[in-house]
Amino acid sequence: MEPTFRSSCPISSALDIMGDKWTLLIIRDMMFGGKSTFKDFSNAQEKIATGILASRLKRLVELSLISKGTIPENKKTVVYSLTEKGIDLLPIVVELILWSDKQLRDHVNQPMRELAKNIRKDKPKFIERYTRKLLSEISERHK
Amino acid sequence: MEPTFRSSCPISSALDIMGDKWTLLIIRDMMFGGKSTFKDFSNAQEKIATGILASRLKRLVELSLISKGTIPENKKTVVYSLTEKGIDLLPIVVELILWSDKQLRDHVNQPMRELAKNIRKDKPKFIERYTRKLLSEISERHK
DNA sequence: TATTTTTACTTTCAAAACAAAAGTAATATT
DNA sequence: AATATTACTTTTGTTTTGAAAGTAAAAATA
Repeated sequence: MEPTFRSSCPISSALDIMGDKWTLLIIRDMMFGGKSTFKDFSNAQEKIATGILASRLKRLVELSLISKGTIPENKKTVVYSLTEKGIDLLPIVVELILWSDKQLRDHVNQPMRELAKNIRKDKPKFIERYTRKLLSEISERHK
Repeated sequence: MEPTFRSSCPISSALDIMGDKWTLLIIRDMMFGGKSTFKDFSNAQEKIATGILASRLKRLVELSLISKGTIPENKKTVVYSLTEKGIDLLPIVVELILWSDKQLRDHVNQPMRELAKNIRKDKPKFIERYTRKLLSEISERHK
């Protein structure tokens, strides 16, 4: 599934996909919070409504930014995981963190400020390592 | 003016500010399109409605991501320009470009693909140079 | 100088998206 | 067997959006 792109500008197209208040928060929770189930996401501190959560998860799956699966030991639990396309969002998320850390610093919580500080020590290295970590997590699952 | 932040997470807070389909497009047009007037923005290829444009410009000014001014030779024309806080969005915009160039490549227009290629040659250098360029443009204006 | 055009909006209104709450069906736990 | 949990869907009211038309002041043109 493709969204209807407003134009062929890459910025505009990226926003057609992630230009809302919730999509990247779900990605955040998968990247940094180890979250993977509907319940996990619905417990996020920002209190996403279940209807919106369901629609976003569906869309993310359709866009192949995440995939939907099950676990062998439990038939009820649905697990979502990042795809490579989703993991590739890491640099964007990182820049959002850095911008907020710099421009809204008084408002950002301390653990996240620490993370930002860490990222700044060597940004390319951080991205590379963390990407590898996320990729290894999904390749684990396919064994 | 501050938006009402949903949490103290920097990602969430960044999205409280720029998590919509239009805000970063206005920034884009200022950064890469040399646009500065209401009419300029309203001519964008994505066809923003004037009501939404007006509300976004107002919000961006309140948030100090852009500033509102006039020019000496004309009393009617209102010119908007990026502030440092707004210029600092460049790395985010750059990562949006790179993500789309990689993940939506068939859809992205050629000039933008060229830009992406260029950025990739040396990303930190590009950001540094382009930031300096944008900063010099605004310091020009204050002479 | 009078008229037209332009600029920067505001207003209106229907449609779409969102938020909060409650409901449901299948599965899992006690 | 009864209860609880998970992953949603549905409903309903509110907010936001999008398209279009309208307005006031300034500027360009006749």
